[in-house]
Amino acid sequence: MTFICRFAPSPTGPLHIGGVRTALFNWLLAKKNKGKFFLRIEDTDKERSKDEFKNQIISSLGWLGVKHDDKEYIQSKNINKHVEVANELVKKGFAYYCYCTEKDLEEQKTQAKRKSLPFVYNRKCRDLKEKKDSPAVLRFKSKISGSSLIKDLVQGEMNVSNLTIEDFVILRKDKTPTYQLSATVDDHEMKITHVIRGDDHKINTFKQKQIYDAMGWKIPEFAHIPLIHSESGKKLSKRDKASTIDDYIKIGILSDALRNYLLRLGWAHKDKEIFTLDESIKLFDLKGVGRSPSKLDMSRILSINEHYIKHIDEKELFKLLKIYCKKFKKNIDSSKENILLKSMNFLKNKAKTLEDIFQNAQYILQDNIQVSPEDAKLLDASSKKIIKDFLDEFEKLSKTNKETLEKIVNDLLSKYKTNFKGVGQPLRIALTGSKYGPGLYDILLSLDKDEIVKRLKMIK
RNA sequence: GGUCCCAUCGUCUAACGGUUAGGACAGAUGGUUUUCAAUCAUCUAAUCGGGGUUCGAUUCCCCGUGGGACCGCCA
Repeated sequence: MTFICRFAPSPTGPLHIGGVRTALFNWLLAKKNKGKFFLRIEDTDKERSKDEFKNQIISSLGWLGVKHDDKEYIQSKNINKHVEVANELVKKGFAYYCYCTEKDLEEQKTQAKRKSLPFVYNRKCRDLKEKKDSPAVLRFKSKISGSSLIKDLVQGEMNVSNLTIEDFVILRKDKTPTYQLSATVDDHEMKITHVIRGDDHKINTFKQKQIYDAMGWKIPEFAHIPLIHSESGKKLSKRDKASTIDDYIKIGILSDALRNYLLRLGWAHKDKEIFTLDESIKLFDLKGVGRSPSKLDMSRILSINEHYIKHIDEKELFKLLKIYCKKFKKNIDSSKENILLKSMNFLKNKAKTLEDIFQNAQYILQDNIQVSPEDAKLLDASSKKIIKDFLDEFEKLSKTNKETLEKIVNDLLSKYKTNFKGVGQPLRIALTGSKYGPGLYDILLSLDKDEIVKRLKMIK
């Protein structure tokens, strides 16, 4: 059996992390089964659909490595077909025109509320014999007796009484198709075999199933995955903080790390936490998807990111840093590239994100060291004397390496009868502008000799 | 209000009906260290409540409670 999966977002806002995970799961299932993964842009809401969001969706998924097969499908291009199907449904007696106004519907709703009935359209126009001239929407004639059963790959058997499914609109007053129709027709046309989507779509499945049945089409397999909740415990929305991919890119999260985090959100494989791309394709399955919603946890994202920062190839990491700086900070000067690359091995040890690395590398990137007033206080007379002594010896050095540097420092330790901090701190402040930073020898060995001399001479 | 779904440490989760209920993140403590980190070791911490079924229930069933989703001419 071939697997054809899809992800079908609407370009009405930036794609958030929940959608990204849905896309990832679809993609994984397709890859695992050597099938296809399509991206379909559901832009039938002309008012709210924006090209800008379409591009954001495509680039977000691309960044994560979730690449779709073929060119993306644009739903609005297939509208004629959707309408055609709508007309066929009318012909077959599965759809009818409804002339109720918004006011009517409003009224019906308050009535229903009062009587504790479901807020569904009351099917007032369902059995209207003659056609009127006034504007109408086309509604699907839902079943009103019995119940419907859908076997869901994650939820198990879902059973719903048909009476609770309303006669939903499939064609708007302006004759344009709605989601229920378009999505169903497109899924059928694209020969989608598996639909993984958020469980907020569960009721839609029952509506769509009726269209499939009415048209005599084969219904795909469905898997409704639980939603991702924000810290507040509610369905994640585009308005939540740190909800889009861009939010994570901006703070320097690696795509592998985010992919890994998302994979483990709602899915597990034994005790395994870290999955390479290949492993996730091989190991992913719908059986491992749970049925309860999960919360976003920033500290966990950071922790996984830290893991990837420490484990990927340093050249690769440097490349990512360069891209990151160019986009969000400032271009790394080519004269600094070598020294930065050489320093990745220790810079990365103190970093959870690319932004952290950037911060830790400030002493390399900045030519003029600014000592904060607070740290400047630590540079008292004796500290300055130590710096001066160090400088004298350092300038005499013919060969700069860990041993020769250590000798200077050790001599100072005994001369001033102090501990390492007594020597290390003033030097670190003079060289980096901060009392926090990389190990002293890492700093000393990463900077050019002239630069070190220059910086130390600044301290008077 | 109606319909549906969910419930294991704070969080993500593991556990053929039989485990001292496991792992990871976070947190705490200690060791190491050159500051901040990192690292190593140790610790704290959970089966929502009540009934069944069963020799035995985190697991199956019912009720309650709590949380969530949906109820658009949005998708």
